[in-house]
Amino acid sequence: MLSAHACVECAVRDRALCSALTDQELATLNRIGQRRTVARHETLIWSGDDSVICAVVVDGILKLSTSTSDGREQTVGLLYPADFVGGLFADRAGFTVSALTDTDLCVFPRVPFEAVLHDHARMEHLLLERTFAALEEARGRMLMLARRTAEERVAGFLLGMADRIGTVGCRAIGDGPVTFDLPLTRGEIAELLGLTIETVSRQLSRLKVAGIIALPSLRAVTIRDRAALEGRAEASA
Amino acid sequence: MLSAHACVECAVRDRALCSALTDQELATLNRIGQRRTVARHETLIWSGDDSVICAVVVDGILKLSTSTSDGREQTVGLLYPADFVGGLFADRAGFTVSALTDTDLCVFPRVPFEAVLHDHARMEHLLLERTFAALEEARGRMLMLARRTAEERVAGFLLGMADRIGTVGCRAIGDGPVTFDLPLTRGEIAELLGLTIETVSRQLSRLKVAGIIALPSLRAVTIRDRAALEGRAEASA
DNA sequence: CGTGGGCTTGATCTAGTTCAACTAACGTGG
DNA sequence: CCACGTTAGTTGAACTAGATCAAGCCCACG
Repeated sequence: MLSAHACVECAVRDRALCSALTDQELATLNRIGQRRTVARHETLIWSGDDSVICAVVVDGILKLSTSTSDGREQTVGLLYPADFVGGLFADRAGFTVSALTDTDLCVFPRVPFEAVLHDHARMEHLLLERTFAALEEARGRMLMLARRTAEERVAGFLLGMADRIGTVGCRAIGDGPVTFDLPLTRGEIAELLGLTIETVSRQLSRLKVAGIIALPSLRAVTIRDRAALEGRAEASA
Repeated sequence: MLSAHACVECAVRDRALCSALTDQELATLNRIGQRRTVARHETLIWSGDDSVICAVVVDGILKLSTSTSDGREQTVGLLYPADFVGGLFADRAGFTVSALTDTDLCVFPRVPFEAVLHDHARMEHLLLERTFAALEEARGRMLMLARRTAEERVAGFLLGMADRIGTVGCRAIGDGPVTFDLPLTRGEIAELLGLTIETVSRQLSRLKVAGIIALPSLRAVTIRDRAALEGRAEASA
């Protein structure tokens, strides 16, 4: 069980599902919830297992993935702070959830969580909104996987990452170079973009040679020319 | 507005969202809903337009699609009777919705529909369940688009279609040959599977030559050896 | 009959994979 | 503090699944 104060100082208190609840109501959730840390590379939920838990990301990044029976793997989504984790209303987990970085979560047993949801229409409504957004995102990813070239995928990925995490020190907008550390290895990027490690590496090299990005260290990326990168991401007609 | 009797004889009354409502409550929806037919190839919603309507499929099949700025297209989902159509809580439509077959719909103006939803928790709950299912389906499709071979995609597609529409006269299970008409052209199949027309055609020919399927007419397919087709759909390790 | 859309089939091309070597960074224990 | 093994990343050469380009085919419909 969570301590009564846990949520007051929670980083995502006002962005996650729980923002639908008053401090009073939150007590109900606290009674069934548990704080937990998942270390990088650890797996929280295995695809095919009984769906016994769900969670909310407090800090860190998770990946959602599936694979074919002969082991080809694909990451089907990333989960960031305030995102909801897990399936509801189904007895088996459809996807594997594992940590890309050390991640803090609020974990709930699924069935009791569904009950809380049932009793709090506003929370259920918020979850519906988020699920719609996730569906839209997934469908956009389908276009990427089916029709975009390797260059477009890598460029688009960098832009997305820059928007997500490159703005922490927020160099505002404009074209000033932005630097950030990728939370994913080349292999993880490849799995997300539906490519191979080699192709991701080659595309990054090409962008570097073209002067559009710099790669100051293995994990860091500097976007030197955002407009050009946008051009590569959407290699227009 | 719909006639008071419209729903009583509705084919999807007990499977669609409205199954969450009593006949009484349905009156509210009827007041804002309209029956409408969309002819094959007609488009109900254009991606990027204001999101003014949503709908429930009563009969027929719709496709959901997007495209890149230079015109590469991808179908991201099919909608069957009882499925919910359209986005909610967003002002612009994210995808184009068009008819693969002549389709009957119950169309609602979006904002009033959201209001009804808001007042009927059970209906909102049902929509949440369906949206979760749609999300899971979309993610499965991502694996297909990113990692499956052309043969696996076509074989899997035929199996899915057979389950959907080949079971109308229901030859039960077993391996008796099943015949059905594809509601999609080769081009539409290609757009759905992330392939080209030629590749789809060639894969169908290969399956025919292998004796796994027959193609009695342009649109009809006979599955002669389901087990073999399943083998091709999941070309294991 | 002829015309056109949907389909098939063949020949060629290419983006991205695969296989293979090599290099850079990192941490561990001597 | 440095050798050393390990893991992540890069780069090159060869290969291939599927795309692209290009005829033809087949039936439906005027």
